[in-house]
Amino acid sequence: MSAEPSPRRGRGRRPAAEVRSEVLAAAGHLLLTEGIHAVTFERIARESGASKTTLYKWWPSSGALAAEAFFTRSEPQLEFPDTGDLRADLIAQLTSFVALLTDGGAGKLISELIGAAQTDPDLAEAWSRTYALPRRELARERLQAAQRSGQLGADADLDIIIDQLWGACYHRLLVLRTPLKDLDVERLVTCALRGAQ
Amino acid sequence: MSAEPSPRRGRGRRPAAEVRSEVLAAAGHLLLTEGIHAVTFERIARESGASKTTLYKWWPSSGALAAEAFFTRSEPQLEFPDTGDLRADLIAQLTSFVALLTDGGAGKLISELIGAAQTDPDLAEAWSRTYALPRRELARERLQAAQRSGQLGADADLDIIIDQLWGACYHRLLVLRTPLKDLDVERLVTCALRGAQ
Amino acid sequence: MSAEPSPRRGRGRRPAAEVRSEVLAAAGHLLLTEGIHAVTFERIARESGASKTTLYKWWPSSGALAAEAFFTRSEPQLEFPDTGDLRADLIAQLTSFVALLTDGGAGKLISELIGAAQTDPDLAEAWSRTYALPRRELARERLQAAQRSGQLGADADLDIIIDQLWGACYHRLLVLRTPLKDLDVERLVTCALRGAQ
Amino acid sequence: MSAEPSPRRGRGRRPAAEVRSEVLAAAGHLLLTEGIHAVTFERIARESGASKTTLYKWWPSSGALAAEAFFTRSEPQLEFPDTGDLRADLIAQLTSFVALLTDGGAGKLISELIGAAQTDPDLAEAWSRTYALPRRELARERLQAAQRSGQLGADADLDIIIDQLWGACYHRLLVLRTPLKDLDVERLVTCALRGAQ
DNA sequence: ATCTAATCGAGACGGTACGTCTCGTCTTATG
DNA sequence: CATAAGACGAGACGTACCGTCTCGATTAGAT
Repeated sequence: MSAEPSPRRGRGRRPAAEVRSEVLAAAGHLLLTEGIHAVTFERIARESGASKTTLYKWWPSSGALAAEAFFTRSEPQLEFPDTGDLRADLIAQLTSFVALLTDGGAGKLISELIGAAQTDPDLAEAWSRTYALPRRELARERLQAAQRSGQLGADADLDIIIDQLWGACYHRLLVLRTPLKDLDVERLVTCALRGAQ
Repeated sequence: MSAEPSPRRGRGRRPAAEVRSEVLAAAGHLLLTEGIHAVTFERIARESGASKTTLYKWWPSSGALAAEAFFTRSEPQLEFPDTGDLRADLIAQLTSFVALLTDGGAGKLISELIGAAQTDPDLAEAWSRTYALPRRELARERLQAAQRSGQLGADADLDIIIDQLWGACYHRLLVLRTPLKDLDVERLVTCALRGAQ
Repeated sequence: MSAEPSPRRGRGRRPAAEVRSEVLAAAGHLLLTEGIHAVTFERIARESGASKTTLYKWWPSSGALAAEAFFTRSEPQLEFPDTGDLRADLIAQLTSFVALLTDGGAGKLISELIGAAQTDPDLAEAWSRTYALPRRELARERLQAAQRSGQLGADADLDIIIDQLWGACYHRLLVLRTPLKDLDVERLVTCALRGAQ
Repeated sequence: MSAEPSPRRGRGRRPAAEVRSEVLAAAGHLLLTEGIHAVTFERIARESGASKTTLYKWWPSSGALAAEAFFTRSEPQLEFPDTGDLRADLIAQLTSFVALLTDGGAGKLISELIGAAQTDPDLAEAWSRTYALPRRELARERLQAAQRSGQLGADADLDIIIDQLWGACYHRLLVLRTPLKDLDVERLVTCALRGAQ
């Protein structure tokens, strides 16, 4: 009995789950080591042992595959803890987000993924559904809780707060391409909350 | 006096200016009608009459060519008028920016360009140098004038204001991909200025 | 049962045999009408409907492709009949060879192919294997039969006879580039046989 | 007064002779070190310091330039000494010819030149005029002298003798591409002279 | 000795082929 | 029948050379 899970048994059929995991592993490895331009159906097929036919059957575009590989690798933290102190919670969230983009080295990955999403509808859909929109929803729920507790005015525009906070980060990451570490997160949160009335 | 500027005299050399303008015209047309993925050296050469050699000599990447074609077509408005009323000026600027991204149809173009810039350093450089950084500088100057006139506190963080205002727009355009027309520009400006103290 | 062998069904795969025959037909046509310099992978792909990828997969160089197209077109006569009269057989062979080079119009083709073979190892190999060496072997066998029947001395150097006879033709064709029709084949054979002892 | 003949004085005009010799030197060097495919107008211009304009003005094709460079480098021995012994003289000539083609390393050069001549009329003309036809004429004169001295029959076909002797060598060099060192020159000459009556 | 006309270098230009890569579709053979 | 293997048409990549051309710098020959 072989310890090797996939002895590469030629042509025939293999369990779907096994194929999927090997495909995602190969795609993730390519994404991390060479960037999104290396994530092509061609190379993933070559390096995962799967056939192109299979890849085209399961993923609508190589970008969508890259996105799924990214989420499989680094399950993004989607919790938004509520310590009761809104300002502290926002600062904690944004600080860890900025840290992810800078220190974690995920900055390049995320900007490449968002960049590719601008011309790949399937990647865009996967990104919005799996990451961007859920994250905004969590933030919105935290802000709504703050409204209920009176830390935030009842008529504050929650979407504007979210756009201001995260948009400021993305602005530097994607548009200006200036270093994110210069961003003063505490002051940013202070301004946003003060402005929200 | 010859009315015909370019009688296409076969092989030899043509004036550089003439070639450049035809190349940029072809690239701009491709960019507008088919999107950035149609802007390849191959097609630009075919449709402009220029040779690939020439294109490679003058532009470092097809993305950089697309950027230059974009700026040549729609000379982006880089003025930032000062009427004395900061809030009105910011609203005017952001409103016309949002209108450009939505009604003008430039939204898709700009998001594709920024998207491609994430993996094309030459395009990124052209975009930052020609558009993003000058625009931020103009905004910063307007805010500094407001500080001098007392409409804005002397210790306000100008970069944060800019990141909040424009970042909010880009956040919806690039990351959330939600409709920009839902963005309440007046309220956004109000929040940002109030928050800046 | 479909009567139409090739309805050009777009992108996917086509039977290899069909592709091969169309490629060789296109290459042969180019070779005959425009010479060996027109036989490029680029043009063959364009005019046969095959893709360059396919051509590079099957043929090591455009010269090798040209050689195969040549042999497919004009299956060269490689028989060497034995009527019992060596002198008559050699004269018949050389006469038809010279006729092929002059009247047949194949002279230019063959000289171009041999010419290109001097810098294209793959073409050289194809030419030697398919044509030159088999032809020499047939001639050698005919001469050996003549040795057994006593028409040729047992210690005659067969390779020298062959080099003298065919070499004389190629000398005029390739090196001197003088008209081949001035060559007196009967006298050439007479001299060679008399000289061979 | 400078001892250096060509201090590369920028753009303007240079003495024709100086340019010519540098061009031929560069072409010869390319021909010897990289083969005839490296002899392009482009590279010769780059490496000789001459401009393409100048090259196109003086040489009809790159092949013709290669031929002239070849003849300039290795002034081919065109003498055909007459010691009074025809057989010895022919053996001497052919032996040195075969040695040139094999040991001298000129075999590859000469076969490449003759090969290129099959599709380059200018190279063919230069080759015939400068080398092939004069050489044949010298051989013919030597054979005529042999006829006068009675060593060769008066009605021998001199062209056939020449075609047989040199053609045998070229046959192996160009057509069969088999090693020339296996050729028994003495026996070849014996056969040719005996056959010539 | 001065001017003028020819000639050179440098290299841009449109064209074409190279050999490689990825794409998305398709066929075949294996299990 | 789902899979692996991979052939196929399409077309972009970046490079090399072709032959034609403009341009400015230089020199040689005529004044």
